[in-house]
Amino acid sequence: MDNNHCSSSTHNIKVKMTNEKKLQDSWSKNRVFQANPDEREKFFITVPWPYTSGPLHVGHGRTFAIADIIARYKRLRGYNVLFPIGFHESGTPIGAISDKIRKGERKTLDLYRNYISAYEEKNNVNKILETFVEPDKVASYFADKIKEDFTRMGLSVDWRRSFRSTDLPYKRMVEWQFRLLDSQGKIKRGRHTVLFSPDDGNPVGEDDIDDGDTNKVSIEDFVSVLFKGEKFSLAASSLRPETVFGITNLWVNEATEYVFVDFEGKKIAMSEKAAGKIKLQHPEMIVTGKCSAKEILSGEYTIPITGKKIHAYANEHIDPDQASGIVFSVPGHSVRDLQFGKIFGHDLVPIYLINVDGKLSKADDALKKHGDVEVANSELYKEEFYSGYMLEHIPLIGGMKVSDAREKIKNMLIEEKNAFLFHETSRKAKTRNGSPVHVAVFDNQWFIDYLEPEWKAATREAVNSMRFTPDFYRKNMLDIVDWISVRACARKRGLGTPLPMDPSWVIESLSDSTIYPAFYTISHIIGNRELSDDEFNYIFLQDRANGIVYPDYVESAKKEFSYWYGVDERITAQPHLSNHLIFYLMNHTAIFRKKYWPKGITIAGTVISNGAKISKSKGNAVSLLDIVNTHGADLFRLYVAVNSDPWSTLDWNQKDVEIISKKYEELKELIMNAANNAEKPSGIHYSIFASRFRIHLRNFNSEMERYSIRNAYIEIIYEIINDLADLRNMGGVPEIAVSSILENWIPALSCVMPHFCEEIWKKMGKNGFVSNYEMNKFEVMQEDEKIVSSLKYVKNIISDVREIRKVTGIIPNSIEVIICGESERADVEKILRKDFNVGDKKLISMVMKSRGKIDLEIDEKYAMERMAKLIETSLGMPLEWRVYDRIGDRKTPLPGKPVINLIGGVKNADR
RNA sequence: GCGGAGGUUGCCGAGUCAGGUCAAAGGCGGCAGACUCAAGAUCUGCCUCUGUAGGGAUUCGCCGGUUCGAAUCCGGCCCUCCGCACCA
Repeated sequence: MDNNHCSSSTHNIKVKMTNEKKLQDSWSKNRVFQANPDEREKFFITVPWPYTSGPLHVGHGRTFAIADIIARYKRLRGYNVLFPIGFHESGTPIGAISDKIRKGERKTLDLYRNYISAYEEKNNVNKILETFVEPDKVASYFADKIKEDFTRMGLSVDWRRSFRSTDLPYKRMVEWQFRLLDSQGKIKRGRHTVLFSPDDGNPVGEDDIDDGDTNKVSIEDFVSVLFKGEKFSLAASSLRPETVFGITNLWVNEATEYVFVDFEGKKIAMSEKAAGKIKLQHPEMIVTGKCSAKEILSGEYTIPITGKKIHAYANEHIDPDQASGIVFSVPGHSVRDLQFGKIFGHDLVPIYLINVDGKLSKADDALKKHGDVEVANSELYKEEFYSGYMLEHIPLIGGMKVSDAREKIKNMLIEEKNAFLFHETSRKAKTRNGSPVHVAVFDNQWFIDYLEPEWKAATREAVNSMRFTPDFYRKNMLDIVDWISVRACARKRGLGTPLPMDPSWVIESLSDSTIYPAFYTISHIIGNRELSDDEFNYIFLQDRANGIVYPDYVESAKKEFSYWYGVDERITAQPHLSNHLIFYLMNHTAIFRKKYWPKGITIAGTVISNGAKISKSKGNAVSLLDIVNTHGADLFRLYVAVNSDPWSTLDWNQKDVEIISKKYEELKELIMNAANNAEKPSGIHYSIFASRFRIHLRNFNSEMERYSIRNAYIEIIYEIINDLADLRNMGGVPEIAVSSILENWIPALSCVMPHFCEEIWKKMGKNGFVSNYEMNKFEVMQEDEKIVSSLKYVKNIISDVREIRKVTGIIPNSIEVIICGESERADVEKILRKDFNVGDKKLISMVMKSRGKIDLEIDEKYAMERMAKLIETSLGMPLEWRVYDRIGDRKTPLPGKPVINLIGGVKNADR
């Protein structure tokens, strides 16, 4: 499996790979992570449940590893920690996968055969694949496998509480939730546009669209304006209806098939393709006959509102497959139209309508400025939209902001039946099986109306009172609260819970997963029972219906809920901010009492692979299973912990894997040897090491409280390894030093490398599991700070000696250190207080000059008495030190800045 | 455009909230030395420039300001990345 750390060293004793599976079994057998209410303070941590359409990748692994490291840390600090995981099966993608497998689609079959092969014996693969024609089988297969993967990662999860979003007891809760929201007046119906596949007869999502994940498709609202001719009208489309006052002509593509369509009893012309699409938005618009481009080109047309008469010109660049396939031309404000005029030899006189920053905005100028037609066009569009004003003389909209003018003209034209909306995709899109994607309009779409001001106010209150890591996301979230409007909450297909108000709809998959963490608190108690609304009201809202005696399981569910709820920390990825997390927060504030509102959110950064963004289409997704198989869970977790803080980008790459893997092997070997060591440490270097360790441990704790996992583990791993290097230079033996700190070190390390630490814990003869060990309250001793600052002082002397040696080229026989005496010290203090009444006047200028270097805190005598030997060992030469004598010494030491003399020796000829 | 984050010494990446102890952690990489027949691994030192005594000069996107003192505070500018929806 793995040969990359086996080959790394030849003489090093190879530490055998920890049998992680064995330890996981033992945790599970002993119910180490099953959490039940008790007298301790609780800590409830969650991660959004994984979607069960396939195996997990490194990104999931990271988020869950972060959550687990925090969960384990909190246990260490004495909290009763609940970390549950369920599975999300709602939504359309799983069904789509089954469809494709049923249809025998090659790509999907290969992909899923591949996925299954990672878990199964060769001859079982096809058998399992065949069952995937049932969506439920896909979901349950991957739910099981994901659970296995998580277990293999060493996650400290209470699996008793796991459930799936398609389980009946949970669906009952979703129904309860929606009836409750409905009774609060938050559920509405209305008009809604969706991306739609006419071939499949279904709305399509990002996952259904070819390249949908990398090249997003959005919906643009064209306005198709009717230009009245003698026999019929033309529907000419634009995103900029406010420019009707600047129209000079119409563009028509001669090579295109045009048709007549009936609109409100009027005969209107549009491209044949357009007629096909508009049916999805206006089913009443029926094709009534063919129409030739020639016919269109021969007519004269009237611009609505202005009444001006214009002509249509031929232009083969007009795309018949965009909106109505006829375009109105505004050469004053469209660089494209301006160019077309030149190309086709029409002398179009631009009419200017818009000021930007008090200056007339002209397509001509934009073209000169940007050079490229397309760039100039889109720059002009943005500029005019965001900072443009209509010129004062224009009727109806004179002086208005362009964005407001656009709304006004659009609404007016539509009201007067002189235009209709033509929704179009932002780019040409196909589904993954090649059917076209168009825009359809649903008239009776169900919504959750998030606009209600009191609801938003409550959510703002929640956001302000909770913890965000990193904190800047709080502001981000407040903006999202302002921005959220209505959310389509049901769809016509996919797995999930039927909408209780109208079971022909299925509740949309993000909307069914907003308050589900509450269900973790009771799922193991209620089992397969389907609770009534009444019982949910009692458990979650403490709302007792008159005279009802609830069964025991309801009573104990209520107790569990009130002990555990409020989610203390939710770890999730950044893209969830404006969808899942806002619904999560809003639904909690709508349903629960304040004390049960969420208390913390940590936003995990993106995971990239070898410096590149991970995407399905690039095929650079790394499977979590592969990683754990190859490197083991502990190494993966260490990588996650040490390579970046939770909220920054994590790059998963081979080079860093190797570096960390090497460090990890060294660390394991060191600890193994230390665990076997029987020798007691004695000597100053060991007490220095112990003092430094206590300080590292204190810093570790304070970093972990902030979830700065990276800093915490640099402090508790790398810093200690560096300390050991110092220790060795001072003549100490690392194993002996380490053996004295294992009792506290192993628990701290166990959050990231639980398997190895659990094994060592046992080897150390400890009872119980390090995984639920409660770390002693320990304190950094006063002495520790003193020792560490002394060490810093001594190290400064060492580097000063080196520097003098380097600069002078002298290689001395010995070193003399003269430290500041009590009376000079008192004088220095006086001088620093601006009291210049001191005996030695030359001290004044010295002190003022090197103010920054003076350290009044350090006890130099203490340091030299204990650590002078260390200087000798490090420099490899004898040292003498004494206190300054005013009569005999030429140079004067300052506090924290001793005089160093190199004694004897020769000048290095090389210099 | 709106909103958010960021630009640090060869590279990655801390430090910026709480200004001095910051020529600036750590890692990678490079150079030199120790060990070794050799290579690798490991260890030690060095890696802005400069200096025959621990010093000096110039650096933290650019320009200006506040301050005895700015990578850190304030103002302006340039550049990069992310989100802007009904998709899990």
